[in-house]
Amino acid sequence: MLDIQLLRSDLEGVAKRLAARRFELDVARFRALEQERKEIQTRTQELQARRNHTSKLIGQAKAKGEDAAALMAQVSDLGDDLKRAEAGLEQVQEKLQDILLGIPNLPHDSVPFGTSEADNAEVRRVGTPRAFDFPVKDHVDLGEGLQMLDFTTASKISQARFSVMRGPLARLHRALAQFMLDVHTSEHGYTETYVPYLVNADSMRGTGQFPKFQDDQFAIEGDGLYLIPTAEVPVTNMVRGEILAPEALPLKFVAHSPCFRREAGSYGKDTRGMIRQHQFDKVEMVQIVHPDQSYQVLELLLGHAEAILQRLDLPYRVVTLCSGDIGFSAAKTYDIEVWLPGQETYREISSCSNFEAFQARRMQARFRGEKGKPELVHTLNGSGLAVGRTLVAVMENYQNADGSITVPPALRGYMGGLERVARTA
RNA sequence: GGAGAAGUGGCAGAGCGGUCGAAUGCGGCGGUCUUGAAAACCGUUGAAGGGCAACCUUCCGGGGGUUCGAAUCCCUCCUUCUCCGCCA
Repeated sequence: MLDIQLLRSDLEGVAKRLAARRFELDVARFRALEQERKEIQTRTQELQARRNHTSKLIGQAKAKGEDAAALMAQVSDLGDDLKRAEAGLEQVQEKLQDILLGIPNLPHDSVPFGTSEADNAEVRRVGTPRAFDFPVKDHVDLGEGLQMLDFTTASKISQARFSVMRGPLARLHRALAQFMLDVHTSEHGYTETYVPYLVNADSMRGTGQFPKFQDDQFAIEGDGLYLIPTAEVPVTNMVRGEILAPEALPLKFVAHSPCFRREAGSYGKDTRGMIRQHQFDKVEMVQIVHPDQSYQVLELLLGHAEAILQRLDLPYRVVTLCSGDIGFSAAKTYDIEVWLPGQETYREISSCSNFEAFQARRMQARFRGEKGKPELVHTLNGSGLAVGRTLVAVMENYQNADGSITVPPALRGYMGGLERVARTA
């Protein structure tokens, strides 16, 4: 959510910056509502002041044992006018709030202008894609060949876009999550957290999923709860409504969780394999920081995610999302894309974003600033990494001619020393 | 699931129809004292919004109601605690 003061003071400027991310702000409507709000608010407050004043006089009169009937008559006809004014004010403020909740974040100055994914700016490439001397398979052929990855059974027990893993491959999936958590907690200073996978609407609103992306979420009918699309939601919302001590910052949390996404509107995309699933695991890093620090922290956070890929020796590149491709709540986002031999392309495996005060304002997450006044914190998060996609990357990059998969050295301790995942039967 | 108790400012904790945005303590900030610090003492200290200066409005778990007037009364929901039941 943007600061309404900013909209009041520089509406045109905000509209211009939002246009860069392909959002059209209805300037005229906002202006009209603000005008209306001002009038109704002034009138309402005048009526309230009159009521308060007269009521106080009634109290004083009664305390002295005087007759207050005249005063009471004076104020009794205020009631209806006041009620109408208050209701009107509430209505306008709700409309303004709705508009505000639907406005995306302003892109940071360092974000390149662009209209689509094609305009994202490559920052660096790390590692060289391996040269294969045999025809490469994608993870689906590899997994099914090993009889350890099964989409048919998954769709029987649930529906499309789910998967079943078995044996060493399931363990490799678990090993990846463990490895990531261990690196982030022991080397990058994050506190491991375990959080609810079902959250309420306030939390969804806090991080920006609601109201705009309600259709993308799985809802538990009747309970007012929603399956989390990322651990970002429960973890970031831990500080919702809090006023933190300045010395508590930065807060660094890491959580491993399943993520649930309806993938509405991506019906034709990535239908094969486990690239795009309704359920996937992710290790998520979240930082709650002082506003002055957030852009330095974004670089650090990105480095923490990259460290995982480096330790697994997977080739990747980093891109800065352009203004047209950046997410709703983010001011700046780096994507990390891992090389997938099966697709001969780089695919997103992590997204690291600075939300500045956008989420903090929705959540009212603050800290006591230098002058003793509460100030909004900045929030950031990054995948570190998407576990399912990392598994895909490991399978495809570490495949052998016989269809087996070499276990990356960094993971062998988590696999009981196993060096190769091969078909057993 | 059943019975009871409670939810007040950063924290603890009074208030239970009128002058209460709210006593008191702790914490925070400023000052006196001190070479410095601690202690002691004095002062100050909630948030949001409107004019943006005086001032005004709103907020005592959320929502609704009664009243000229509600932190205080009523309804409802949520949360926490205690006891019983059930369960991994």
